[in-house]
Amino acid sequence: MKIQHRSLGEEVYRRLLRLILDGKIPVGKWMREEKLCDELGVSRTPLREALIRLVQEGVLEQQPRRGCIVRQLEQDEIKQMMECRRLLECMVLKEWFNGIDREEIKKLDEKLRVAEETGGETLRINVLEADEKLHEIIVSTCDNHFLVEQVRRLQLLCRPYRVLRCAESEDLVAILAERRRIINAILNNSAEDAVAGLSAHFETSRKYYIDENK
Amino acid sequence: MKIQHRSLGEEVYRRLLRLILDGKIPVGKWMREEKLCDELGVSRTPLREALIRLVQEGVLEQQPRRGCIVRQLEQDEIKQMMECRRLLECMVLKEWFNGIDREEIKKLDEKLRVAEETGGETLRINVLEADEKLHEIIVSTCDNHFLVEQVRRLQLLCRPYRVLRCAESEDLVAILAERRRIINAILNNSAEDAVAGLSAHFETSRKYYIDENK
DNA sequence: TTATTGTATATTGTATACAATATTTCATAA
DNA sequence: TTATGAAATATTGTATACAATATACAATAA
Repeated sequence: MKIQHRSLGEEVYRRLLRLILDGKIPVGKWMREEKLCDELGVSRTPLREALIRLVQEGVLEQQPRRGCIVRQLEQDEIKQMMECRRLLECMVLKEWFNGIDREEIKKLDEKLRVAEETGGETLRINVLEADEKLHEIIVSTCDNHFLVEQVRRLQLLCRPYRVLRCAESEDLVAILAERRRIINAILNNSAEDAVAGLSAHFETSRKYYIDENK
Repeated sequence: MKIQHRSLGEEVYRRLLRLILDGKIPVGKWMREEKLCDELGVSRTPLREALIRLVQEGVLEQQPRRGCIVRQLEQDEIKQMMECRRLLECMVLKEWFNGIDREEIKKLDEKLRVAEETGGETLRINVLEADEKLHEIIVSTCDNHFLVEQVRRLQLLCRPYRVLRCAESEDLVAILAERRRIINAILNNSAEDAVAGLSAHFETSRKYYIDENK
């Protein structure tokens, strides 16, 4: 077994995290050690190291003597998680409002404008991407390492539950309007309006986070 | 080796965490695996499980092929951590202000009053305890699991750096006045003043968190 | 002396064997 | 048929052996 600069445990941790966040390993699935060892080509020691890390992150849930499963958040927990994100991200936006990268916001604005004209499936994909991008711009403004880490961690934990179910184009239009409100408020240097917009965005985006059980 | 309900790994994790938070294992110390195994009477596997958990928590720092050391935060990092706590705890106090347990606050107030009359070393100890208690009352008001978890985690990370260096009694008097401002504001239902008081408290308490290197 | 390099030792990283427990299977009885 | 329970199997938890690397130390040369 070749030894690398990054340990196998770390490597496996990253790979498993990616697989879970992308939904390749679905929520509620048992993480059978031997099976994963075969698939990843490592022994149980580094695999278990990765599992422990993921448990500590809150991505997996450990049941004594039964193993780890991909954490299945209850509807109520998802709600709390989104509420926590709303509070934290709004706070970041408010406190670091002056430092926000206006150029990036302008780029995002332009991209959305183009997507809007194109419409169709492209639009839907762009709306999803723009959403991630907007949250990323906001959090990256914050220079407090600890706060950034906490916000990012919550963003990760949300990922497996995120589904954009806007079959109707009215939804897309409404979502776009919401984004534009935030973007415009930022470009107009209106912190209060931007925060209010972001807060409202979290309120409405709740319905796009579903419980797999339902 | 007797098997318990809680796994050895978990048990070792808790014991090490306690030792570190209480300063029994000082900041900057190398966590030599074999030595710790001997002291705790376990093999390397559960010990390493505990170390990995502590690394993921940010309590330890891992250096590839060299092992884990108790994380030694820079002065700047401590500052950031305290700033993060200030933002989060002030937010909690503001958002959950109505839910705060006034009875507990009154008890705390009474205890401080008694300690103040006693003075001396008792006073110093009580001031320290009261500080912990106040922060605990505030965070326990919050019913958002994720937010509580994050605030508590930061409080833990702070612990090893906390030193109350008030040789002069004027310091104690000033600190007491600060506490009383918060307590009174809460009892008078003045959210704004309570938040302002808590914020100020974080500002002044900065100097009681020292960098071991200095 | 001081710097450098090779060797011995210490220490972490990984694989594997064994122990303890959970789950499944299947035979038997009501 | 269905329920029960014991044996077989699967799976996690722990200990240990070995591999890979880092550190310490001694020998040698400048």
